[in-house]
Amino acid sequence: MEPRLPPGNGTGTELRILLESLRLFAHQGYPGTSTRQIATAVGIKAPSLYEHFPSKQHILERLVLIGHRDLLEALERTLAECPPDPVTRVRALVRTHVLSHVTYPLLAIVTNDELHHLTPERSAEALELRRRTEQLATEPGMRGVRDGVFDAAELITTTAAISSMGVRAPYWFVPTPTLGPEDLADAYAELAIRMLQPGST
Amino acid sequence: MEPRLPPGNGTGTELRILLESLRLFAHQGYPGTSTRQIATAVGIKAPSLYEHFPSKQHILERLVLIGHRDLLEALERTLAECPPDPVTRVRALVRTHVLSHVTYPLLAIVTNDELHHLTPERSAEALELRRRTEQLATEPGMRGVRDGVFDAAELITTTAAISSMGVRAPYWFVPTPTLGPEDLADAYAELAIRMLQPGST
DNA sequence: GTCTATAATTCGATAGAC
DNA sequence: GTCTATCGAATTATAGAC
Repeated sequence: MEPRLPPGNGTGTELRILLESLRLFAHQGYPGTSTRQIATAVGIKAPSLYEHFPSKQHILERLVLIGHRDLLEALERTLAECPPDPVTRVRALVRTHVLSHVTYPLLAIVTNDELHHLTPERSAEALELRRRTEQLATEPGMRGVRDGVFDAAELITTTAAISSMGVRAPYWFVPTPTLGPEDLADAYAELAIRMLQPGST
Repeated sequence: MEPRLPPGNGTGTELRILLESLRLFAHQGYPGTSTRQIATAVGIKAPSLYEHFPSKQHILERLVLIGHRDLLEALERTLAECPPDPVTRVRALVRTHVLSHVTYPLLAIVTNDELHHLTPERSAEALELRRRTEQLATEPGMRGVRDGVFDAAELITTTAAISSMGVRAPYWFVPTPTLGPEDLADAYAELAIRMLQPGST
């Protein structure tokens, strides 16, 4: 799979370092990837990396920040343009969550799986972004329950389940002519609503 | 978190090596864990490990096999004791899937996340177990659609979503007095049925 | 079955030339 | 900004004593 990053995150050699690191970290993990591997993939020698990043950890830090920022900003834009009724908001939220994860699948994987390899000092900012993202993402569900639109007696488990769908998507989803990213996002949004609403059984 | 393994998977020092490796692999990943760390956690020196396992990879191989076998056998037992109607079978399947994942959370994490660090030769058996597990787990859903009990026009995405709930559970679930493993399993089984059945909307 | 000692390699990172 | 050369430490694994 060719690595991708949201626009506006570097140019030239710096960007290529980020892209190849993204690909290698996603497939081999952060500790399993050497600076020599990254350099070879970029087409330079290992010491040249340190002209663009102070250390291997700083590369991971950048990727993790890009991933967390991209998701948070996408969710913020979604909610800002969305009418207030909880069903519409949850649908839009799930759609954006899924689309963000499958549009940049390697970034989502690295952001989620490799964050804990950062020192506390360098993961603090990402963790704060994650906290705000979770707060944003859970609010429409809570409002829906308060308004009586959603019947979820155990909103926490249902919220976790809905989130899990999107988080796992990058690990298996491969777009096909009959099931593209938008189709998956629509399908998962529909499933989320079914989960939150009382069944007919 | 204290590491746990299903009964009957070793004794004495060999078992302690497996348990400490499980804990370390889950938290730091396979490449991020050194044989010295494992040995220190067990209370021996690194070379003594090789009296019990031929290499570090063989430790991971054992853990991954234990994880895949435990899930497959649990699902087989569940289906064997289950009446034929699809709703009951899917409920039971999801319950067992979730319970297996939250009963041995570190094992589930290592089994899923670190499998790819094995050479193809040593991961072949685990991959075969996984293939059979997926076949087993998807059959009741397919049968339900064929019988007209489930409305899932896109069974593949729904099956992936249901599986994602259980796979992600070990990463966040902490049992509490009001939400134990059985409660989570029941809740997720109910969500699975809601996903598979047509909503009232 | 555990130890000390060590081999052989690889790691992240730096020095200094160009 | 890239290179060659290299440092110091850490890696997996082995040899051989007890």
